[in-house]
Amino acid sequence: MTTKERILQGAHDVFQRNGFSGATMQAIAEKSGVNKALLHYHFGTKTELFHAILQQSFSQLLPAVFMALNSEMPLRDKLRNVVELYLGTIIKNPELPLFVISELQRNPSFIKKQINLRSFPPRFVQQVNDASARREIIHAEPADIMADLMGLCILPFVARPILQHLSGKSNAQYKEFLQHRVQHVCDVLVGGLFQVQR
Amino acid sequence: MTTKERILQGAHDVFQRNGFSGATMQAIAEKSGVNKALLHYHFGTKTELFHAILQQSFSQLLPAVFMALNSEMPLRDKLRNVVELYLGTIIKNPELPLFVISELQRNPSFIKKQINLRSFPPRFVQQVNDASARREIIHAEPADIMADLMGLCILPFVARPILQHLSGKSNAQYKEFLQHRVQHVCDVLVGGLFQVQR
DNA sequence: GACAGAATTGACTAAATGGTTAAACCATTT
DNA sequence: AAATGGTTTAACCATTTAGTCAATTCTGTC
Repeated sequence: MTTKERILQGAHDVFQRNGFSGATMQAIAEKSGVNKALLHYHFGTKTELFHAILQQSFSQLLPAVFMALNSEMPLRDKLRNVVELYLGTIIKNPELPLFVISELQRNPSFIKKQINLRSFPPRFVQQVNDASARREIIHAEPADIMADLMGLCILPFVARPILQHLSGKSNAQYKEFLQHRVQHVCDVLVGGLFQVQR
Repeated sequence: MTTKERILQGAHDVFQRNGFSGATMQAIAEKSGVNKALLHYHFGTKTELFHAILQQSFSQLLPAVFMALNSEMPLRDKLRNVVELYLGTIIKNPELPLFVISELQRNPSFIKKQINLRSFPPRFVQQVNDASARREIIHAEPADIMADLMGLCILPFVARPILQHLSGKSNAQYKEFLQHRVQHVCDVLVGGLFQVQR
């Protein structure tokens, strides 16, 4: 593992836990086991180092989902597929969503400058609009379904402290809860969109 | 408006926009139009002032929802009711959810010490468990439905920058999108939980 | 109007923080 | 083994920041 990678790893940990303002170069240096000046030698400024981390974090979170959303699969299966993929990613890195969301909220310009996703995947948009027009799903637009999907997936992670407290679950129980969530989210999402006529 | 209230107002704005670490006492003083030393005179330390704001913010967000969840209403109507109430609150204060969620994540101990909600409202728990046992809704526990509800509601606010960017909406269009969301969330949530047998 | 206590301020301090720099270190080439 | 160029470090600097304090102003009471 090269020094640069060790620093990126340390920066990732510290930024993710504390956010941009809460993180200090000293803390990152210690976490990485190198001298503070080395951070500047390799990455210039705190902001540049942070942007490297934010970029990397973001690209862990959405691009794979977008690829899946752009596949040929029928909408119903696609949604199940994406939920599994998305939740799988998040379970492996539970602090990722809140980090990305918080920091993008405070660096909105970063989105336009650094993120190369320009719009929802065209095939997904097509499918949703078609299905909505044909009444196969309830009236909805792509942004709705994207919001549903993301919201249902990330909430138990971003709001874990409060949700775990209120449900009185132990850590182990909460982990189990998260496992079951995959199925639950699929059921609610697919079942809520593809409603039978009553 | 008393000085103490002016300070609380300024602190609310600054903390909400920048988080605990990103906020400075100087910025709060300027926003409130008072001398920095006055903040310490009235509130002691930055941490204490912050806790006052976090407490107040949190209590804007959940207690009303919990009261509604504890009413006598049948579950189906109750869910619609709570979604309207919750989304109504958030639309009036769109930065509240992300602020509370981020800061609780970094102050988990705050929940046990300062927040007097100890568990989900008993009537809600009862209803969910009954309905789940009787197969009126899909298999789910209260924490699931709470997570669904919160996730569906808050996502378009906490992830607004990215979602608005990807959907290519103007500010006005996004506002309209948020308006329609109330109906959409109700449909997905109620429709997804109360599924007919197929 | 004098007094007392609370409210408010400007000037200050000590610690922390992002960033710089000159020197030391190390591997590779000649 | 000397030279070279990239890497790493300790010491340092300027600025920012939370917090303090003595002095001043304000407000109500006698």
